[in-house]
Amino acid sequence: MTDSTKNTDTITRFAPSPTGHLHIGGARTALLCWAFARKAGGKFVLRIEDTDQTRSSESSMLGILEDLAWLGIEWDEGPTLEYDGKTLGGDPRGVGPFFQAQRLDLYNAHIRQLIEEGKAYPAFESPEELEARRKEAIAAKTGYKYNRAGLEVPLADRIARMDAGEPHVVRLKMPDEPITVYDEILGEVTVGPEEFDDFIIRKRDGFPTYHLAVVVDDALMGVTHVLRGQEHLINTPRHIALQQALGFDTPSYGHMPLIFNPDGSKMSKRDKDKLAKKAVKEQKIEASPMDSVSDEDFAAWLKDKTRQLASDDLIALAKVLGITLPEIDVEDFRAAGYLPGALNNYLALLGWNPKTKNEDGTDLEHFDMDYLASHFTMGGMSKGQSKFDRVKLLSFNSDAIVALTDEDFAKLWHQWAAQYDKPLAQRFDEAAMLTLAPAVKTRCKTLADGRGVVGFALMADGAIVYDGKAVHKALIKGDKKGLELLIGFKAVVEGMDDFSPEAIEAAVKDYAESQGVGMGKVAQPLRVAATGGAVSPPLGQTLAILGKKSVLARIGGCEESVYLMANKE
RNA sequence: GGCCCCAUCGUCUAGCCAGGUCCAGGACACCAGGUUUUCAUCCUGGUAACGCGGGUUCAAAUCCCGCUGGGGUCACCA
Repeated sequence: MTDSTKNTDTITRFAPSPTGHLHIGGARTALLCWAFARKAGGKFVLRIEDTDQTRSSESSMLGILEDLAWLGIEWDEGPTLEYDGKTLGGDPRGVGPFFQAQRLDLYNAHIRQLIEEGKAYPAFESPEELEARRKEAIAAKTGYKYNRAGLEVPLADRIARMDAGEPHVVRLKMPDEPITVYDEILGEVTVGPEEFDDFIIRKRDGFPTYHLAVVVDDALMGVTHVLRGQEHLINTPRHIALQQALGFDTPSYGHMPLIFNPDGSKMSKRDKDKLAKKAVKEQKIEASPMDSVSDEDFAAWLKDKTRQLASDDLIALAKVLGITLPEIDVEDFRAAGYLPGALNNYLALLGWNPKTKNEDGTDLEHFDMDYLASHFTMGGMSKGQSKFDRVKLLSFNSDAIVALTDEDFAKLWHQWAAQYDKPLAQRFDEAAMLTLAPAVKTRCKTLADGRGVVGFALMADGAIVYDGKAVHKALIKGDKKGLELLIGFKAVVEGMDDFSPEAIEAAVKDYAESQGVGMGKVAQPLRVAATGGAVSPPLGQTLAILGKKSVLARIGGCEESVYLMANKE
């Protein structure tokens, strides 16, 4: 066998099952596993748990790799991925492959060993038979437990029947004594033997179950520390029993608290589906509004709570409904314009605390990946479950955006738009976004919000809709009418050669002084004329981004609009 | 339901392990002011929590027990 278990370097792993997108909870697990390994100067391994043949897919796997890379959670060993000029993953120690479906021989060798040592045994009951017994037990209100009937068949017969190809599963003979988990986060947890039955380690289809695969792989890959969600706590005694049966060392465990929605419900991919169904019912939509989904399928989906729409269809539907789906997967947050740094920061802080003060006495909450990698400890983890607060995350993202240099902001914003908002990327190139940066940065909490800030510039000059209230207040009301000042300023614009934000600001200031009015008396009419409303970035930037021609056109359009309104009255 | 984990402002949390310096600190949100040509940013101030009941102790947010509440888990899923 291998001696990789003797490796004393710290090794952590993240082992997702490729059955969907990377969930935000999974991302936190990965992040903290990564941080723990970095802090210890060890290695972080990525392994793909694809033993469920019916649910695993390669596209899911690729998506997960991509999401991890985007977050900056770089794995040292595992499937390889080229990202941003770097190669992630690889197998320098020769402990791969990192796909469990490719490791069947390894699992089978260990299972065979257990059977021959009498520590595990084939069992031949059919799933239906067991299901029936389980139902009986539930009806009789007694707890169900496998009755070890498989053990009644003599060992030699069992092996002979198994080798002859008779359908069977393999079960581990659980020890008859309590098992204690020494958890780095929760402390000691002891569970009695009555809580466990002889669980299955190899399925009828010949694939190992999660329990067997995880124990064998962790041991063979030299994993020293297992950080995972608390839902696995009760599995740990099973894993310890398996390690003991196989003669493996038991790694250190740390079971992290789970993340929930603000209403206390479990954060799940279904949340998106649920919201969509609710909206469809509220809006009384009966026929499928999507080409890709037939009316029949749509009706069936609507009726069946357990049925879920494909991700792309859901996105299309949300657009039709005019609703925003809750972000659940890493990909959702990326599309919504979150920065990986802010997401990591928030995620790390949800359950972990650096317990450090800033110089001004406030708690340290904002930190980057380098900080995490050099300060993370399991002792800083809280034990209790926490709720995912999107508002606070939004605030973190907003802070991260403001902290960006204008150059970085323009770059990231343009990259984001190229992928998620093509019209925006076409209207503004990176250089234009750089001009916009100072104005947009403080006005958007996500990159996607940026569109709202510059929305006025995306409309055709003739398509501006003038807000009646704003027009009245800025242009019609008052002694010195805004409209007159606006028309007067038009001439100033016509004479301008330099149409930079600074030049515009200066021109507005001079003009206001010459007219003996405050800045606001000139600025607001201009703002309304240029954007249709009373709210926009600083005037210089607003006008500069439109350009002189467009500004003149809009002032003209505004005049007309005001006359029309006046005639109506 | 059995077993297991958990419990400080609305939310995330510091303080708890080594009881007094805590009529409980920070952040987000919220409210009120201020700066600003609009909005936003920014600045100042404010509201707001130790789940309940018993112990132990001179002294409990901190230690012990019970209750209540939340969560996990009881698959040939992971």
